[in-house]
Amino acid sequence: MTTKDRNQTERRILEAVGKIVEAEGFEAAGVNAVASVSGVSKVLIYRYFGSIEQLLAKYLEDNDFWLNTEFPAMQHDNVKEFSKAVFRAYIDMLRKSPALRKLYRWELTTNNPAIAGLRERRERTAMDIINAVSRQSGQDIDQVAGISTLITGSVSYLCILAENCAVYNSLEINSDSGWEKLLKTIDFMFDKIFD
Amino acid sequence: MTTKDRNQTERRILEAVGKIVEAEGFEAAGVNAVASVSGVSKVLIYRYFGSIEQLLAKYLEDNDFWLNTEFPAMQHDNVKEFSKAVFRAYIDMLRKSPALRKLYRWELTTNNPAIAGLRERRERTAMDIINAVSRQSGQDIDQVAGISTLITGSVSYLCILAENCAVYNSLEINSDSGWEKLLKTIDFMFDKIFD
DNA sequence: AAAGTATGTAACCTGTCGGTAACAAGCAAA
DNA sequence: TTTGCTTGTTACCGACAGGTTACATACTTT
Repeated sequence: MTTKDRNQTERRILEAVGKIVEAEGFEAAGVNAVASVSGVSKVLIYRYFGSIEQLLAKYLEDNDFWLNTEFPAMQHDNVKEFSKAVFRAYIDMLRKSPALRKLYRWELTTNNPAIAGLRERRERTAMDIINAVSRQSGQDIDQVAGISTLITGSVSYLCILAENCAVYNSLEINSDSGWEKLLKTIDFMFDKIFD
Repeated sequence: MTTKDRNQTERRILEAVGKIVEAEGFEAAGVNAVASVSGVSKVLIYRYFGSIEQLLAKYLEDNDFWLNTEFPAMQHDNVKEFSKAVFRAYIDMLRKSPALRKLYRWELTTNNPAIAGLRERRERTAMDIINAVSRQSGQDIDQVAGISTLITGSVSYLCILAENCAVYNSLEINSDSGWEKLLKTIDFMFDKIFD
């Protein structure tokens, strides 16, 4: 880079992180890889971001990695539909975003301050929804949390797995048709539970 | 090793793989690590096993990584209890075995012949059970597969996650109490579904 | 114009990885 | 005893990782 423009350089570096993360995951986003993909000397990575950890933290911060989806207001009489919509959105989000899948995968093998922060935020957001659903539906909160955990947990797992594996319990987790089947099961469950 | 005993050496190497896998996972089981933990020259790893891939394949083969649990025979009138028992066993298995958790984690980031083989076997075993439950209960097979996927998927996810994270949706996934809550939810679900 | 500072690069250092070559020591068969 | 095979070790190789030093080039301020 002959152009002397710090802002642009920082942007290039962050974009390179994005490319690497989406293609190969956070594990592959090392100094040398980021330097070569961005076409910027690695010295500048240290100079402008301090370390790889801080660079990745900045990347996570920039790409607001959490439910920013808008939901319909929950009323006493639409708890069931609201719940279905939440999980539908969760599935869409994960299936659409390679970076998010890579983040969830990384989280399973790593523990650092940035990840801990994301976990706390996720925990708060999720528990807000779970609390609201419990209040509106009259269901025991542990039960609601349990159901929610079964769904988001397996969805997270399957979305990560799908990058290396096409079928799980006969479900085609790589194709829309497989996920429609799973959505039907989730709807079925809610119909049985919220009677 | 001054004792010249090929069998013993091979055993030492495989034991070292086990130690490393349980403590740090398959990703950490490289030639150098195995050599230093086993106290054996790495040359012998190549000589006796060919490559790391083959060594790990042998390790997987030796440690029969799949449901060897015995279940009560399923009858028409105990499908519900049978199902609960299957998932209870699945949870116990994963929670007890660090190596199995590491295998499931490794599976999310890797694709190789050994893993593909394990997946096929798991798929067959799981579908056998799902088919049987569907037949005995009269439930649609996609529905049974879906429910099964929700449970085993989230259990797999949570067991892996628990090594780095204590709480998920207010559930203490590191302690028995958290898992008892989840088991209660699973039982609740089956009670609602198999009416 | 001169001095100082921000931005950039090339080259190098140390450590570790997977992998191999060369050699030493034991054992077994001729 | 000598020949040959198995089992073992040491030392090395090239590739690449993270990280730093030293230096060149441009822009700003006085």
